[in-house]
This record gives sequence, C-alpha cells and structure tokens, in this order.
Amino acid sequence: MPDLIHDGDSAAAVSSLRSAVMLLGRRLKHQRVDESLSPTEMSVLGTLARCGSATPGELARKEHVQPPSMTRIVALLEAKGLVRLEPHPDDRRQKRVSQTEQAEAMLAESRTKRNAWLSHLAEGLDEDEWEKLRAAAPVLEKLAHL
Amino acid sequence: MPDLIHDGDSAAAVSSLRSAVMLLGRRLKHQRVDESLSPTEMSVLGTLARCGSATPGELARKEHVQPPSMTRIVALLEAKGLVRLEPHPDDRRQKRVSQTEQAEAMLAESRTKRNAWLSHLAEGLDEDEWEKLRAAAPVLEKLAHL
DNA sequence: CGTAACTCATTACCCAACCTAAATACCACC
DNA sequence: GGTGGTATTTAGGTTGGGTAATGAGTTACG
Repeated sequence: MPDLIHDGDSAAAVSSLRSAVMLLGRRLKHQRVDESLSPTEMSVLGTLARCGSATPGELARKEHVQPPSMTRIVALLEAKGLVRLEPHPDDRRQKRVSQTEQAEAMLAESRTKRNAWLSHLAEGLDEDEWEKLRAAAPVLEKLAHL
Repeated sequence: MPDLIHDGDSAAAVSSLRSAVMLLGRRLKHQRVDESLSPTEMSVLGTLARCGSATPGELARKEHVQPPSMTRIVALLEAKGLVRLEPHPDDRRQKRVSQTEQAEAMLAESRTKRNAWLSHLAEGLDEDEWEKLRAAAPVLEKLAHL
C-alpha cells in the first residue's frame, strides 16, 4: 500500500467522489429509465441477467441490501411478472429466482431509453470527459462491491 | 454531438455507472464519516465552506433538493450549532446561512476520518485504478450538477 | 436417533430523507 | 396601493431502505 495513495489529491478526490455520488444517486432516483421500477429493482434484474439465477440471499449480498429488503424487492418483481420463483432443488429453505422473458424484453427496451438519457447528458460533456468516465466506470463498480 | 458517444461502450458505461453510483450511494449512507450527520447535511457544510454563505434557496438549488427539504436540513444544522442564520441585508424574505467555527473544526476532523476510510478502500484498488478515479472525480461532480 | 445450533426466508414494524401542496411573508412593478 | 411573483416555511405523504422476531429446514454432535 504505497503512500502515494494518501496524498492530498486523493483525499480531495475521495471527498469529491463522495458528494458527487450522493448527488448523482439522488438525481438518478428521479430520472429513472423505467417508471414504476426502483433503481435497486433495476439493478437486481441486471444481476439476474448476468448470473442466470440466484437465491434471495445471494442477491441481497450482491446488492448490499438486507435479506428482508430483498424479499420485498423480489416479491414486487414477481408481482410485475419480471421474475419467477421456484423451489430450490437441494435445500427447501431457499428459493431460486430467475428472470422471465418479459424481463428480457424490458431490459432491451430500457437500453434504448438509456441511450436517450445518454444523449441528453452528452450535451454537457466533451469527448475527453466521457473517456474518463468510461475508464472509471468499472473501477467504480469494483469499489461499490468492495 | 459526435456519434462516437452513442456507441456500445458508452451505453455499457452508463449502465455500469448507474448501478455503481446507486450501490455506492447506499453504502455511503451507512459508512458516514460523522455519525449524526446525514450525507446531504455534510454536503451542505462542504458547499458553505466553499461559498462562504448562501440563502436556503441557493443551497437547495446547488444540492438539487426541494426548498422545504433544505429548510429542514438547515434547521437541523443550526440545532447542532454548525450553522448560523442571519436576516438577509437586502431582502427580508431571505436568510443568510453561514457556517460556524464549530463546523470548521468538524470538517477538519472529518477529513482525517475520511483518510482512514480511504486507507481501507485502498487495499482493494491498485494505483492505476486510483488514477482513473482521480481523473473521473471532477467529471462526475460536473455531471451531478448537470 | 434426537436435539441443539445454525441458516434462509419471511413477517411485522419502524425510520430517515426525500417529496408535493398549501400557507405566510415579503418584494416589485404598474 | 393592488397584483403578481418569489423565499421560506408548515403539514402531510411516500419511498426505500433498516432491525427484531418467527418459522421452516438443515447440519452437527453427543
């Protein structure tokens, strides 16, 4: 762990990251790609799309949410027909959560909407700034999952 | 607005940014630098430290929060002795909000705590990744303020 | 075996941090 | 001097999480 990391620049960057993330998070809550679907619900669908299927507990750990919250989220997604719940083959305590074809379609649609939002944001940033964001995105994701 | 911006990489980056920001935001809510001070309150103090003083309305606009929310936040900060409220010299509808010496001290203390948090996170990222974060931090901040 | 300890999911309840709508006080302009 | 617009506040509601306690199922151990 080099001391380079603890210089003033990094301290300022962390401070800046902190406030920017909180602020952006607040705004993203409102500018949703899909109305009637909270950011966490969206995120769960994304995770399921990547992982195929998972148990509620696994999802809770991946989204850094407590199990009861994930229970509620999964129930909402099921009510919207975006997710299917099946008994776990080996362990009758657990359940298998997997996405439906409808969720697949919704994700595709959300991708186009996201492009529209992207175009809107593009007005405010130049190509160099976008490049920095693209480079940082995977790092932020890694950071978010610790 | 070049078409470069609308390629698949950027769409993926936006998607990745979205979930990472929401996730990080959720976690930052819990890992606060100072207990008993919400992220937004912290952010308001930071803004005041930069700007000197402002009216509640100005603060609401800068933090992208509705005026009633800022009223409450300012009231809480005042109750904690971190902020001072004075009548506006020119307009008796408005108020001037400025930070107290106590807030100054608290911000200094929070900076050291932030460094501790930073050291903890540093374990998970290499220098190259930090460099990307440092580069992206100001862009994220710009993005957050639209 | 059988029972004790643990784990997964859930239920019930709570709380923080926002929001909108409406009220109040004030300014500014014709 | 009334009228429309703006700054803040009050009142009340919603949302997206959290904690504590319960029930059902599994595992380990005497």
